[in-house]
Amino acid sequence: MEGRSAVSPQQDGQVASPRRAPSQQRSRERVERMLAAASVLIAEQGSDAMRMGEVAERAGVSIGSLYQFFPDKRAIVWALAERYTAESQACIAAALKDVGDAEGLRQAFSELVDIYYRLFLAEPVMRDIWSGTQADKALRELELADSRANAEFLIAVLRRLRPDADPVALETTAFLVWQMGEAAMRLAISVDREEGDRLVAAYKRMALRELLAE
Amino acid sequence: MEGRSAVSPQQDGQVASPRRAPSQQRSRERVERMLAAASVLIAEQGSDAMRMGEVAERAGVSIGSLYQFFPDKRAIVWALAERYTAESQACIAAALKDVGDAEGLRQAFSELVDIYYRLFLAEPVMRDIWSGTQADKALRELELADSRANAEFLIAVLRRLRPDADPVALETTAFLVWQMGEAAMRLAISVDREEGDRLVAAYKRMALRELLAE
DNA sequence: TCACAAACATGAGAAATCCTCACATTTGCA
DNA sequence: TGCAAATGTGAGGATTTCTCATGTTTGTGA
Repeated sequence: MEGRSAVSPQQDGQVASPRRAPSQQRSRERVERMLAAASVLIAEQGSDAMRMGEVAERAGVSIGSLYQFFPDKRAIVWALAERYTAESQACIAAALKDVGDAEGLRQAFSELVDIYYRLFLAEPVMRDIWSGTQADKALRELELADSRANAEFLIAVLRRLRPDADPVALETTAFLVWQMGEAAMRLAISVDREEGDRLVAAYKRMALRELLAE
Repeated sequence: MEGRSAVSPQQDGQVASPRRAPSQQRSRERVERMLAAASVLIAEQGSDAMRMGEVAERAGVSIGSLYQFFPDKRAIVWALAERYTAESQACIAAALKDVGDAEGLRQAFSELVDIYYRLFLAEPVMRDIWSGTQADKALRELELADSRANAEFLIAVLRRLRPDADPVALETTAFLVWQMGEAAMRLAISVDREEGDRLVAAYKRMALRELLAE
């Protein structure tokens, strides 16, 4: 999980200018310090507000050194994200490795979700990196308000169809179903059309099962 | 849906400097042109690459006029997003208004999802605004790859538990369940803790039902 | 041990972009 | 018609990312 090669994500098909991978002990330590500094700053103010100069200063290196190992600002965020995903993947693989029956899956999955949830709650950096809808708070709030409003329409229907159900549970279900729908759409449009169609169909089935037959 | 007040989202508790709402016919038309120009540019290159100078030029106004009605760059994106949500909310309300029974819900919901899906596919601006995980392509790809890798572990388990199920369906289910989990987490951490816990629990139930008893 | 190439370090400043502001023009109204 | 409010303008201030010419350190082969 350590010592992976120099970071160089790309964007828009533009290949980021190549950067050197640290080969000496000294520079490897410095790169660690840079990432640690970035991590602190992201936790404090978000990756958008993180300034390259501040990262360099906090890491005790010059701005030039920063750019020696990271082609641009996003590369730093990307490097941190990559570590998190690598760590969590290992964790997930371990948890699911020895599942043998349905009950085992139920337990393993449940624990996994709890771990992920706690991780998200505890790690501001993860929260920032995967925060969806940009780091833009105004947009995120608009999206949330929209989801709630839309869920409200669903709740009204559900209350009519199942007047004896727990209102709070209905609300939770409707909100979740709606938000997941948006996630499913986003996923569907970022894969090829055929798989996208399958995913949307699967979501529909899943959501309706939940809405109708709780 | 037209003629709403001047746009001023805020960020980080910082109140964006107030901007005038267009009160004359002339300026209302100009604001429309600004939004139209922004829309074109976002569709072409994404909101991140959109330049304020370009928006002004394309709208045939000066950069100063742009800032007369929008406090900053994000406000333009926000204004477009707000229109989309208002439109889709009206559409959703209409579709769910007269649902009377389970079959009606099934139909209405199914149609709604189709409409949304087509909208996402057809509207690059919507895609860009709600693209999740920032406009950063590298991050989005990392997230996708991560989700696929994680789904793979789930698929392995499912194949063992249900060897006679359709492999493609299993893959779709696992991928979707995983991606929705991340969506559920993001949602859970952006509401208060109590509701977050409920949402995570509901997701767990939903996912397990899907994974175990398809 | 020494010389030398490759790796590493530095920070002034080039380039790009957002946004402001002082001033000019137009509009609506008494 | 005259005036205040609304609107329009664009040069340039402020900020930030990233480059590059130059200097320093490290490892290595003779």
